[in-house]
Amino acid sequence: MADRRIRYADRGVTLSHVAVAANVSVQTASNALNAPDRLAPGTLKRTLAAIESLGYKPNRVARALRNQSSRLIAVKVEAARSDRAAPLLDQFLHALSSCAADVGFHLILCQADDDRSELAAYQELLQTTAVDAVILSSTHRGDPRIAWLRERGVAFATFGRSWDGDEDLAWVDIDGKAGIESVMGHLVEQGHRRIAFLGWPNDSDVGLDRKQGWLAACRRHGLPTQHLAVESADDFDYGRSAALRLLSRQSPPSAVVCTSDTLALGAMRAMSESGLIPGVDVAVTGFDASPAAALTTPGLTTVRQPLDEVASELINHVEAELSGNPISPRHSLLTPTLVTRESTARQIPVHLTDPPHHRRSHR
Amino acid sequence: MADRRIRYADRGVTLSHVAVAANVSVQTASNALNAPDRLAPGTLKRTLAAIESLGYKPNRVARALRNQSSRLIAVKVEAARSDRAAPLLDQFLHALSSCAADVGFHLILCQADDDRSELAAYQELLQTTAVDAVILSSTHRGDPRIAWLRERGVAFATFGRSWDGDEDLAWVDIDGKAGIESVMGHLVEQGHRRIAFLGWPNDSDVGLDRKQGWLAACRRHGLPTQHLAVESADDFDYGRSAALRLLSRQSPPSAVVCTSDTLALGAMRAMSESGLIPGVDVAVTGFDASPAAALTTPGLTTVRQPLDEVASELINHVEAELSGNPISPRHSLLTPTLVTRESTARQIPVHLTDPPHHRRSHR
DNA sequence: GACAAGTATTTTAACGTTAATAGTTGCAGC
DNA sequence: GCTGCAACTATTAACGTTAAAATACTTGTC
Repeated sequence: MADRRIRYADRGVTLSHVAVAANVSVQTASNALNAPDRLAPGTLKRTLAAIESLGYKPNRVARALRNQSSRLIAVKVEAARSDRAAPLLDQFLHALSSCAADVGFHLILCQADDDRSELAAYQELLQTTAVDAVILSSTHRGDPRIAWLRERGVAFATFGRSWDGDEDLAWVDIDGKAGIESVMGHLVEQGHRRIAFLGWPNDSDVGLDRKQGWLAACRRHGLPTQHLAVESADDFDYGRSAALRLLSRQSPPSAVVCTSDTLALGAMRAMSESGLIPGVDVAVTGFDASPAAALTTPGLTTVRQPLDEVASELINHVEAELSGNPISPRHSLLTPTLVTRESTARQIPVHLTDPPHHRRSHR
Repeated sequence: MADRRIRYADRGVTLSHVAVAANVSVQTASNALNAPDRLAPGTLKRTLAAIESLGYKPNRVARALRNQSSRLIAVKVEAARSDRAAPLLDQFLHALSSCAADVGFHLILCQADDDRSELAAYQELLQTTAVDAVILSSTHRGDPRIAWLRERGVAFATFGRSWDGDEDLAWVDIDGKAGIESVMGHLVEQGHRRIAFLGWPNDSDVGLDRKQGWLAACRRHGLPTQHLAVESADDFDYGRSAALRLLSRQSPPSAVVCTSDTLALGAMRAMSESGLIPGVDVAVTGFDASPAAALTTPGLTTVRQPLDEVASELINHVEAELSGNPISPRHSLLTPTLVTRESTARQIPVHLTDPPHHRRSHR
């Protein structure tokens, strides 16, 4: 019990210790850090030396109480679903945390299963001065969270654009259209002409954005689109069955472009089951550059989001907002990069346009 | 600028507002929440009603300053490596965060690339009362972090056992040996006799623990082990080449048990390249139940760690420690569960013991 | 040598909470 | 009616910091 009361090494060092050591007042010690120009050179030097030798670190909590600002940023963590490929969250959190640390912020996690409970969590954290700002992910049309945070004057930035044309929102997003267009460019270069699109249902704005990339590329290169687009929720099994539908068409595609790695991996499963070898008989591509895409066989061609950049811009936004001089431009659309792997390795001979032949189905 | 000064809805509600509303002193209002038995029934009711109607929430920061306890727990996030399959972190963080919330704690992330900078980060957070406790992951032999936290009397618990026989450490870990043994049981049932082990180098205690499972099962079932164990760092490409070595042996194994999903996925790649179909010609298993294992084709048989349980026990430990009555037993070894998928689907006919034949190598 | 005009430093008060203690009230007992 | 004692409630002080106001100390000027 007794040792439970022991204080952490330098935990007890406060400004008043520094003040005594440097023979100045507490306020002067404080000024040495916060307004050094107010001190006479000699005093400053003496005080800083005391701070240094005592290992003084300002108490975050006291500072937070006094300044009404905790330098903590709330981020939501979602339950990872095992039927989805993309825990970008991992990398994203690391990047965010790292950028935050650079400007003296820390991340505090909050956990919620829907928009409403997410707001309740923010409410609690904000109301109790526990956090200064919020980072939102996966914004959607008519997102109640945005309105809610706005209303309360909370500093926040979103990973995901404003789908309601809110020009003043601080957002960072990935240009999904451009990402898919680069995938399409790569496939066309490999000689593909019938390129299918396996995407999310039309109620997803992110999904539509990516689909625009497919449509635009098809238009530009004069490729067919009819009967080549299918929809599926972002789920491995749904992706698999949607891909089976595509592959059983009269004139099946030679490549399938997918809105996510999850769907692409489902499509690869469908191909295997149809006796087709992904990357040889049919090309497949995903989106997100999840670990699964790199480690599956054949490796999945996909699109990598520049998460470090996203994180850094988000932190810049909230930091600027909190210090009172918001950044312009309010948003940036970052271009993801194509990652080519074996799933699109095979070059299609120019004279070949007929559908791939079905091979023996194993098992 | 002006609207930047607006306060969040109920942010301004403090105990003194409650006190005025209920016509009691501030301290009585505080007691209504912290020591309700001290109030006369009427006063209590009146005060609670005021708290309710004003939407008062105690200010975490003020409370932290007064109580010298922030109810924040530090957790480290590592940079996710794209050549590794297992960002369990994602699920783990969610589980932790959720359990923490149940007892009024929140998680604060800190980010560090080695043990030393990790300690520096804790140092800073502890010293400034920013956190009350720490959750450590991936402990290793002679872990400096454990000694460091001990020394300072910090409350902490570890995901990963005490490898130095420290009986008093509060840890939760996964029984890797048992996990691999259940994999082995499954493979033996399928008729496998020559089962190889693709594991981490011997300097990893976690790796050795899992390897023990293989050795024990081989002994129990009278299976050969000679020339059947190879080592590789936890990396897809290393796993791939180690598996190639195994497969090119004179009498190759009919199954490859791996220490991680990453290695198993590397092994699957190696099999494909050798013209072997995983799950048909050679069985493969992994460990961790990462998303990639579920989504690759064929699906990878693996071992799932009960992360929810791990999280809950860890939080219980630190919570108990902070409130002064540490939990006994100090540690628990949780048994992971086998997840069978197509990579071990094929039953080996009893009379067959000869090595799998090499099929045509595609591409 | 007195006095304005700075500059350097200290004092005061406050952020919101709560443990410890002090104070008030009502009521039984002498 | 006064004392003693519950049973409540209020006051004080402190957690560590910092903005603002107050004070002390320089320096320069005539």
